[in-house]
Amino acid sequence: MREFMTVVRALGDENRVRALLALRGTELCLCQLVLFLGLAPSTVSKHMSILKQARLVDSRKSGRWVYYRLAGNEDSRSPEAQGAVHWLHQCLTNHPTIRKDEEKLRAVLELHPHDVCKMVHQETGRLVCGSAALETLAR
Amino acid sequence: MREFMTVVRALGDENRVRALLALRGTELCLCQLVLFLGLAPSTVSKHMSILKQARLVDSRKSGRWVYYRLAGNEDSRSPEAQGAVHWLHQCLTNHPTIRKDEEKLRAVLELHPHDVCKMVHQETGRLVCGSAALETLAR
DNA sequence: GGAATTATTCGTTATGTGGCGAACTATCGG
DNA sequence: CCGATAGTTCGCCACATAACGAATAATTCC
Repeated sequence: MREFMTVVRALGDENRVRALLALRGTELCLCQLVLFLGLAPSTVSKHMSILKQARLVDSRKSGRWVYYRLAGNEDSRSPEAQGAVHWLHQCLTNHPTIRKDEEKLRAVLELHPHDVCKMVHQETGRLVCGSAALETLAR
Repeated sequence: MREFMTVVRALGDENRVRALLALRGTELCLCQLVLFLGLAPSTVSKHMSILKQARLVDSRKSGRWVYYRLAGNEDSRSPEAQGAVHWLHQCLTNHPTIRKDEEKLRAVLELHPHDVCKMVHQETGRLVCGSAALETLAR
């Protein structure tokens, strides 16, 4: 029961749902998700940790990058999580917001994580997510 | 998308999930749900209005009583809601908490709504839910 | 080793949510 | 009509959550 509630609450945020659906097909590192969602890195990191705790995603560390992918493809599947993802798919694959996200995701994927992170940070170290760089990508 | 999020958030509370599962098979009036959940009437009313807004339940007014039932059996079905209820079923039908709820529900159903409401209120009008009456029922 | 880079953790703030009781509405019984 | 009864709405309080920036950890590159 607690596990189920954890999964439901993890799905209760729109940005987390968008991140989950973006992870169909590919794995993404945090900075790619930052660019994709247009949120601060700390915020996205928190979101992903919530999804991970709900066993909806897994993560893999490779050098400085942490890659996230949908869980349940192999070993770490929980019934709750699998049903959840299936439900997500059925409800939202054709939704306009998600369609637009697919385009945005394609643009993000054309870049190496290295370059993405450069886009995400300014020389001052301040974020520019959600600003011009992201809007350009969305087109 | 907004509709989907409404459904997910409606499922984000354990008491609402318990209420939804209690509505398999029967319809229940508010006072029965009050006794079942052990919460104040105003709280339960709010919960049911959230479930209703998510189109997970329907309500029917009969005299002084308002009966709630699972939505989607006939006309007011939304795909999101249907998938949600199906998912709930699969995850939780065998869960200990829900099993115990079934017993409690059986006890509640042996009473007419009229008598339930009498149990729910004291002569002063104050609630006794969650106290002796409810605990007795749970056994 | 030291600088740069990537991600996480921490502290703060604003907003949302669940709970209750009191007041209000609506319906039934006399 | 008037009292009683069933639900809902409102106002309040406690707590959870999402967002950010700053600080910290971990890793690579020079």
